[in-house]
Amino acid sequence: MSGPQSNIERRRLAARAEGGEEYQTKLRQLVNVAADVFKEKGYEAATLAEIAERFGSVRASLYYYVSGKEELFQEAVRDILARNLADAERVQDLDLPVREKLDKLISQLISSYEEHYPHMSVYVQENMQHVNHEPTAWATQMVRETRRYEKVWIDLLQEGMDEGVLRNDIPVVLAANIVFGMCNWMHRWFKPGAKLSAAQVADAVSKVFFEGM
Amino acid sequence: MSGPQSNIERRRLAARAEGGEEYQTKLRQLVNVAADVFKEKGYEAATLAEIAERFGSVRASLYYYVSGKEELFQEAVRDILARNLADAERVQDLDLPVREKLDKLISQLISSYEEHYPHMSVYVQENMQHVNHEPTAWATQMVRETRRYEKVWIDLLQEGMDEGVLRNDIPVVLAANIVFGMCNWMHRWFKPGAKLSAAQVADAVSKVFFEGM
DNA sequence: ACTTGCGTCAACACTGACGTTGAATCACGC
DNA sequence: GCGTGATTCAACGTCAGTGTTGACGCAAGT
Repeated sequence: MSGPQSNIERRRLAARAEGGEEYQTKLRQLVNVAADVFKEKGYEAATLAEIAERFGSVRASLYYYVSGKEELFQEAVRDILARNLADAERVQDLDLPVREKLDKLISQLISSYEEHYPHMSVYVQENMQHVNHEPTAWATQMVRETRRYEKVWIDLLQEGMDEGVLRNDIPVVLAANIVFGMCNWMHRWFKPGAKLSAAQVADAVSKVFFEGM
Repeated sequence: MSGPQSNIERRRLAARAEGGEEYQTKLRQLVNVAADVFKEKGYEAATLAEIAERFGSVRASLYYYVSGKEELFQEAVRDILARNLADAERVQDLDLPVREKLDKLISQLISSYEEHYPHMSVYVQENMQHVNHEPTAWATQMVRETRRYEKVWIDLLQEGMDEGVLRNDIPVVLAANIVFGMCNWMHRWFKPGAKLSAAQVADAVSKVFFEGM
């Protein structure tokens, strides 16, 4: 029903619809800058002014690319979840021993900290904070997909315990939280290109987890 | 130099100096409520209005107890770090095998999620976010103590590796981040009184870590 | 009954951040 | 040179949240 309200909004939508080469590029750059700031300051504390400054521009110009702060955030984490979920479910359906499937899950999760830096960290850092209690369609989908993602892990862990591949004296949910912790704590310290590669981390986590479990 | 600026500030300082029984109690209750809200919404998104409401009062009344939001936060996490650090350094100086010292560190850290709930979660969740780049005395002390705390772990881990008690094919810093992850991820899921006790968690983490390392 | 001081409250002022506007600037085909 | 659309800008209006104010109810002591 309600078309574009503001002038800048109309022009943004036009530019976006047309899909100009350079426009797309700048948009992606902007989102990357925003992700940096979100990671450093956290979503709430991050200001559009600072994002604009690092982008080499001024706050008002951002609205030529995005509708506001929230959209900037959603763009930053948009694909992360969908991708990780798809990857995880693909692994689940493979015809492999449970142990190897879990191993793949671990290295996939850890790689995404390197491949999608810093977006992945932002997702992990902020996810539940301002998504959890907002009833927007986007928020509920985030929550639902996160649940599904976790379910893949839990199902595989349970399977491993049943088969005797993993120790079963630890509640499966607790085991899951322990692995998640090992992996997701990366958002606090991991920086791509700094001594440790994702592959090294994945290798170490894999060792500790499987020999420990 | 500068005495109390505002009226309410003078009265707050008076009340605090006098140290009335009931005053202290209400202050603690207030800080607890604030910690709850900080944990749920995050520091930035939390509002004094909501804190006051849950406290059963109104925003302005809070200033009779604290100088503002920041102090409320500092009160909430004030003792956590100092205590954990002291505990850790005490363990370090014990005359025990490395393995048992590390085991104690783990269970101490995990217990504090139960004992100081939700303050501990708030500390872990927020710590670096708005402390890291602020040059206040309190912030720098937080950072310094956190460093010292981590150093205790790393030194012990290194010692364990040197002695051959722990595997040494994983960089010590990485090993530390893996344990921290297992423990500190609790801030995302742990609730005291809900099925899993801290003791159970500590037991599981301890098993996984030591058998994995 | 009268003071005293604690805890509370409704209301105001200030600040920072957001979203928007209308015009200025720039690139570029004609 | 000139129009045309893309991109940027300084400036404005608005709003939520914070800190402050001055006064009010009220229980306790005298």
